[in-house]
Amino acid sequence: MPELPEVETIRRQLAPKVEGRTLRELRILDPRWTQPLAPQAVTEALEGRRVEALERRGKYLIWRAEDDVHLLIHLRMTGTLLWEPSDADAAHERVRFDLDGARLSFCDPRRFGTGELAVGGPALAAFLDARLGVEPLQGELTGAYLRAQARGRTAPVKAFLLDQRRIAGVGNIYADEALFRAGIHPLRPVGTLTRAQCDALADAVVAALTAGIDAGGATIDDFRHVDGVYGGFQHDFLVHRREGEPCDTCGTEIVKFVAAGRGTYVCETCQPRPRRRRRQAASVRS
DNA sequence: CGCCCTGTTGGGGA
DNA sequence: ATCCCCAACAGGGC
Repeated sequence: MPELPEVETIRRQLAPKVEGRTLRELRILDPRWTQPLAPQAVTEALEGRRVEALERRGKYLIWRAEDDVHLLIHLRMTGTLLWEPSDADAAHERVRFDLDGARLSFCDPRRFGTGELAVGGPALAAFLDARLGVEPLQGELTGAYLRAQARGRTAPVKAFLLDQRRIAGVGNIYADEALFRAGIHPLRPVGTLTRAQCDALADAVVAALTAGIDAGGATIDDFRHVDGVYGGFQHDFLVHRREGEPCDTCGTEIVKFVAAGRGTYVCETCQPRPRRRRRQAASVRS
C-alpha cells in the first residue's frame, strides 16, 4: 500500500492524535523490525518521551520526540499504522505503541517494514541525506534539476525516477503515472530526454503525487485485503494498471512488461517506444 | 493440495 | 553505473 501519498495521508491523520502524547511503552513484537539495532536500544531511547511532531521525508515517517530523539518508520510494501485497531485488523501486529493509554499498532503481514533510531539532529540528517534526494512536494523537483541529474545517464527513465537518492518518494505506481502523464516511455534512456520533456516530467511527478494525496485513500482505521492487494486503496485517478484495458486517452490497449525490475504499464500510443538502443550516446534532438 | 508467479520497497552484492 | 536477487507472506492461476 504505502506510496508517498499514502504515507502522507497516514501522517496527516495520525499527527493530531499523537502529537503531545507521551510514549509510555513501545513493545516491539518482531525483533527484525529494528535490525541491525537491538530492539531494547530503540525502546529505551524512546519510552517515556513526549512526541513533539510527526513528520515525513520521502516515504519515511519521522517521529520527533523530546531531546531530539527520532524514530523513523518505513512501511515498505505492506506496513501500516492502525489507531486502536480491531483484533482482526491487528492480525499482523509487529509493534505496539502505548500513547498515554491509546494503542497504536504497526501491522505488517510481510514484515519488510523497518524502524530506525536517530538520536540528535546530525544523526537524523545523515541518515536521510544518505538515502533521499529532493522532496517533490517542497518545490525542489524542477525540470532544471531533473535535466542536470539525467545528463549523460543511460538508465531507463523509470529506474531513474525510482532512485530515492535523486528524487525522494516516487514509487512504482506513481512512476508509471508520471511517465504516462508526460507522454514518456519508461525505457527511454533518461539522458536523451529533451528539455521540454524534463520540464513535463518534473511537473507530472508533482501533479501525480499531489493528486494521490488529494484522493486521500489511506486510512489508519481500516486495513483489509482487497483484490489481492494489502490495504485496498483505490487509485481510481491513475492510468489503468491492467493489461489489455483501453487507455483513457486514446483507447489503445495497455501493455505490461518488466522495467527496472518492476511491473510496468504503458500506453504505447501516448508513450512512444524509444528508438532502438544505441551503443553511442544519442544526440538530443526534439 | 501443491507449485509457481506476482507484489504500492529498499539494500547488498555481482 | 547497472542489474539481479533477496527479505517474508498471501492470493491467484494452473
